[in-house]
Amino acid sequence: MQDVAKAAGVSLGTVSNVLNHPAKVSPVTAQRVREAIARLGFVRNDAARSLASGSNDSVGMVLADIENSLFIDMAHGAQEAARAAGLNLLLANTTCDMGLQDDYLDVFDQARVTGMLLAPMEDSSAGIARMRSHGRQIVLLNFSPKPGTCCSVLVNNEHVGYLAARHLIDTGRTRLAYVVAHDDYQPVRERRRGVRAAVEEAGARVTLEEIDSVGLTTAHGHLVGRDLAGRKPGDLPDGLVVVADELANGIIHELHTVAGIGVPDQVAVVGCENNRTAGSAAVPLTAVDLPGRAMGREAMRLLMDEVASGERHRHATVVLEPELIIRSSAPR
Amino acid sequence: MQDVAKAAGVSLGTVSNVLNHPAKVSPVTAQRVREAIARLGFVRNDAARSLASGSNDSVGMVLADIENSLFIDMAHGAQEAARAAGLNLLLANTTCDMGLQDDYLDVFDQARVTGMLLAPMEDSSAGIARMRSHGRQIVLLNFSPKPGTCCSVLVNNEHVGYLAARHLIDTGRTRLAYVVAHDDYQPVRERRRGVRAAVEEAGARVTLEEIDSVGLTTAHGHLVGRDLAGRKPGDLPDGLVVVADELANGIIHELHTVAGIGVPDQVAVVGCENNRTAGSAAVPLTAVDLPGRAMGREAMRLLMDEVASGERHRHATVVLEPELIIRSSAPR
DNA sequence: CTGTTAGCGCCTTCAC
DNA sequence: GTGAAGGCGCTAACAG
Repeated sequence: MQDVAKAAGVSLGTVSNVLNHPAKVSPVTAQRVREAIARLGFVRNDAARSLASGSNDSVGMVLADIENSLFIDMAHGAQEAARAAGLNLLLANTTCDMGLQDDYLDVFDQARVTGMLLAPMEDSSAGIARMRSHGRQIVLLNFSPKPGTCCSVLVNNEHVGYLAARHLIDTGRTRLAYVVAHDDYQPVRERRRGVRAAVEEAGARVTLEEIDSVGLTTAHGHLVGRDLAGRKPGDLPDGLVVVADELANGIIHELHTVAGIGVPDQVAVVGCENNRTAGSAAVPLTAVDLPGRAMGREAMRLLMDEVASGERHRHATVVLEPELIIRSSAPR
Repeated sequence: MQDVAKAAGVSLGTVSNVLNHPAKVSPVTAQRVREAIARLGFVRNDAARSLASGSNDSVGMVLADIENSLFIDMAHGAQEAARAAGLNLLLANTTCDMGLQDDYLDVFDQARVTGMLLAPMEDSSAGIARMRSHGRQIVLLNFSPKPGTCCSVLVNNEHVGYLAARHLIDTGRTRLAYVVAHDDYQPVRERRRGVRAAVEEAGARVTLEEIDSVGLTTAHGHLVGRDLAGRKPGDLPDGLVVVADELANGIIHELHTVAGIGVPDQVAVVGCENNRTAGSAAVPLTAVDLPGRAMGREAMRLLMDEVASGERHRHATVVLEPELIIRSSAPR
């Protein structure tokens, strides 16, 4: 920076000013400085900058599974909001590894980022507490925090289950099943409540069973589908609420394509995520859409609010509503 | 850090040593210091650290399209390799926006990262030159650099086209079409060469036409499919090499599901990416797989090699081979 | 509006 | 092993 100052024939402070407070510098001087910067290929050292200023214009986002389009949508939304606020969004992917997640939280903590966004798969109270004890702001996405520990943005997962089941009931299905696994995963339990609520609301004419799919992948879906296909016709559910889209696609494949059990004719299927793949499956999947993008935006907004209000900030939880997307696997 | 030193009853330098050169400190002292760190919740300021030491243990990866599973795979591969080397991989997504891409290059440049990985969609020579002129190491992924400007990891895209066309020819197809758009996109042109090579190799019995799909989305595929479905039977190609998987899925949907033109019976279709969605489509897509993970790993290796060898480094290009994955849309 | 100066928090010689 | 001192590159007062 000294070199730039010399080259432009000004003092070091002036160079700093054209970089950080352009209004304080006369246009011609500023221009001269900018030219010198360009000519010398000067790049301001951000480490020194944030050390001296104590501020930092990036926010870190830690994502449990970049493979999942919900998380990608959240990243998009957060990025939009960050850019609008003049901040850079840095991403880190943990592939559902809590050790890696902790490492990345620490990386961003050490980097003294302006704030952090965390979209985990499991309970991350420990990491959140650690960040907060260091005074670092963090907002949680898609996971309920311990009450009062941080801001969060959630989707109304109970309503996800409700919408899915309700759609099946409204279209005449009476023998429902909730296909599910990973009860340790928060949304899974919440969606169950919604499914049950819809079934109870419908009265005795509608029954509900629960099918354990063990896992959430397409392969697990194949297993469930095969199992279902082996049942006596009378024992077959006529409507499936499937907790994850991939799982649903697997089931449909086995049922419809392999075993010839018509979807949606004999069995209607509703997914609970509306992943990117939902629409292009063998039988396009009716699914409840999770508003990832809006979640990312809201999280960023909450974070900036927290950063701005300092001491007198109160944690908030924003709950966004899901929306049913009707496709062929469970038509209108 | 001063506080930690006081709490542990040692000097500041000792604390620094337990953090950076544990071997230089007696085990008991080190332990005492570590306890103090934990007790006080001390977090080392990375800005100060990299300012003082001049080093930095993160590498930045700039991705053009996090939506595309190839890029996600590259990120995975790079992350594995980075972790193995004790480095943190920071991700940035540009959504194919060159302005954003330049911004992120600058962000990482200013952060003085150890190195950068760039997977762009368009020619990025300017940005690369800028980074290199600042002495920052950068390796390019999935895009040929101007010769001698940086290291790069590519896939043999000509062979991608060749494998696709060759598979169709080997399974008896004789009227091929290459469905394509975005000729400005490097891989698109290279794949064409491979397709042509395979067709020429087969002699006069195999013909090739080219179909312009205008864009690469599912919607564009629908248009192409409709067009094709409207042709007289004799004019219909019996084998399609489609430059992008989404596009292929769109075509198949329109052909097979809507117009009742059997895939693969009447028309076989091969995709050129093997995206995450390829296997779960209406008709599971035969596609040429791009080895994203290995590309990410290789890129990281190249980067570290460059960082290690300093002055006497020579740029290298690693070309990875694609592999045909056979599914129903063009069976064996 | 410009130039000067005192740190930001840590790392790294260097004597002890 | 340990502790004291100088400096990394920049920002934010402050005095001209």
